[in-house]
Amino acid sequence: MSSQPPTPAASPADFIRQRLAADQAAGRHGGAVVTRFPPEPNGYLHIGHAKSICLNFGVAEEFGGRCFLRFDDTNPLREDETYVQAIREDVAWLGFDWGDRLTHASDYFQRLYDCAVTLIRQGSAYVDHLDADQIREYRGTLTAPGRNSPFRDRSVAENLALFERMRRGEFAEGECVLRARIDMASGNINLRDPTLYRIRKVAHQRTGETWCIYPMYDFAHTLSDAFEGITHSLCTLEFEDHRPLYDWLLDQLALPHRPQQIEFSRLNLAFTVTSKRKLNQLVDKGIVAGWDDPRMPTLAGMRRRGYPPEAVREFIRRVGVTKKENTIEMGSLESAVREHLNTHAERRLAVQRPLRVVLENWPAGEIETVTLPNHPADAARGTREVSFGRELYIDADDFHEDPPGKFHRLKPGGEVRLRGAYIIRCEGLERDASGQVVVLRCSVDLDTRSGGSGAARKVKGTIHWVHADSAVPVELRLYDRLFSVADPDEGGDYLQALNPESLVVVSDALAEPALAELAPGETVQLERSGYFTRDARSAEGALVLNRTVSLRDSWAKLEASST
RNA sequence: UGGGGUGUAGCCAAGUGGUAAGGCAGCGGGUUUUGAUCCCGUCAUUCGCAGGUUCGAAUCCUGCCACCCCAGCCA
Repeated sequence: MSSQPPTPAASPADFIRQRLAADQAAGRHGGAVVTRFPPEPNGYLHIGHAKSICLNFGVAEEFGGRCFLRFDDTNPLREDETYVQAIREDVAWLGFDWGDRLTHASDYFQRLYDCAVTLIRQGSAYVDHLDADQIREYRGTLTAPGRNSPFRDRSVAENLALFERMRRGEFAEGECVLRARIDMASGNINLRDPTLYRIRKVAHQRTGETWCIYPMYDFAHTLSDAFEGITHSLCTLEFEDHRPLYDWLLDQLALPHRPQQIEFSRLNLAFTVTSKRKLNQLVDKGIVAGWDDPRMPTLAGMRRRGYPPEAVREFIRRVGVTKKENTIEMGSLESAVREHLNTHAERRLAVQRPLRVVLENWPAGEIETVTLPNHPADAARGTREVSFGRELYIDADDFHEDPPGKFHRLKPGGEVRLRGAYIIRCEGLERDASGQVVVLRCSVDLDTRSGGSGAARKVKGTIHWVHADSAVPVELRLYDRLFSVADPDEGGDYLQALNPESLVVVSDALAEPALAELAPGETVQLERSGYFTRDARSAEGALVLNRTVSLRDSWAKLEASST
């Protein structure tokens, strides 16, 4: 081969990857890279989680390391094992494999307890009988230091005995907690004797009644990282000021591994919300049809919408990883989706608002077959056959009685090509009682059949169509952004910012017959319209297509700017 | 009068003292039987602001400004 293969400029590594590379080069952690994605099983994963998943699993792949899928299940009040299954599906859908590294923080409850005892023995933790309100009071404020709890100086023996009694269930919920003994005057509130264990007399989804004391996030998370030999604990910015506590715990307990926490900014998407609480509310209030409603920024929603996982990963790659607050435009996500679908989705024809067309010079009863390519740029995708005859339907948008300038579609006396078939001319029209145009009387130029002798004749526009005899009814669900403003929280109440047109159902569209064979979850491009996925949740026989994303539409832009 | 962070184009983002990558969006043009795709071109005399150091500063120093996070027995 004489020609040089193109070497695409590798995208520069983000600050985390640079740091991993430096650590590896310096032989830190024995050159290992071990990460983890630690969701709490209390909700569905969304686009923000995708960033974390891609980072943690991606970096493990790139550096020859491993990544754990660890469920952070330390609060039995809010968590449920049913979320575990959904989360596993979502991570797998995105294309990542945790192998045998699926763990739960609850796997470590005994070791965690042992570590707590060690802390107590060292005088670094104590049982506090202040109640929640008092603890808050004693904690001080952002600008004023806290005060020591009167129970702070209990003896090691007393603390050991008390903690043992906590474990045995001898205290009521809220009666006491185990706290780290650090510094009530610290400027960092996380260091003002944070709570390590609280009493919860409820069954845990995995450990049942074994425990009635449960570890708090900082304690369980830090130590789980250490237990699993995590080298780099990647988390979002809001945990930045927890890092001193993370390090304090590691300092106190001489564990074989010492992970380091590195923080990055979370992903925010314009025109949407990604807090579990708000997403939950959208579902509970029936504003959307569920967690997997195609308008939801959840992975389940995007999957049902037809977003290819490869496109989501590409989008995440483009967005990068930094410590800067950011709000990514929807267009960036949609661009990645279109890019993937443009090369992977086969083309089909369907008409959204059918307008009847009668070809006056086409013999009644005569039916031809036209052959359409499945992909304009990839002959290997093959072709399909569609019938063609005297009565057709075109999209109402493709006809204009008195069109604005530069309108390339059909108008009275005008010509247009029917995709893959003939050039037709509009000779006349019929109206209903209300004056609405209901039938277009057209003539067809028989020489211009695609592939035929006169096919080269140029006309301004090409439009899509379906044959009246063979078209199949289809329901199209046109999805748009859920909110009508870029920042739904801006005005205080995000529910006021909902986009009333986030879903438009077109129930009387007509499609070429091949669409009836589309498999659930499969995506095609409806030419000149957009990419559509067959809804996977609709009844067996129902032909329901979810619009994944529209095609770019420079005509719409032109039209909008001229008005 | 607390602590921790962040400021490079409309949105992201490289850049680590040698004269502002790339992507998305936009704009102009070409190809096109999808107003799609594709292709070409264009888009920061300037890096939050003001001083300073230096032959040379987005990069170093000083001061200031703006924005974000933290007071759960949530994660």
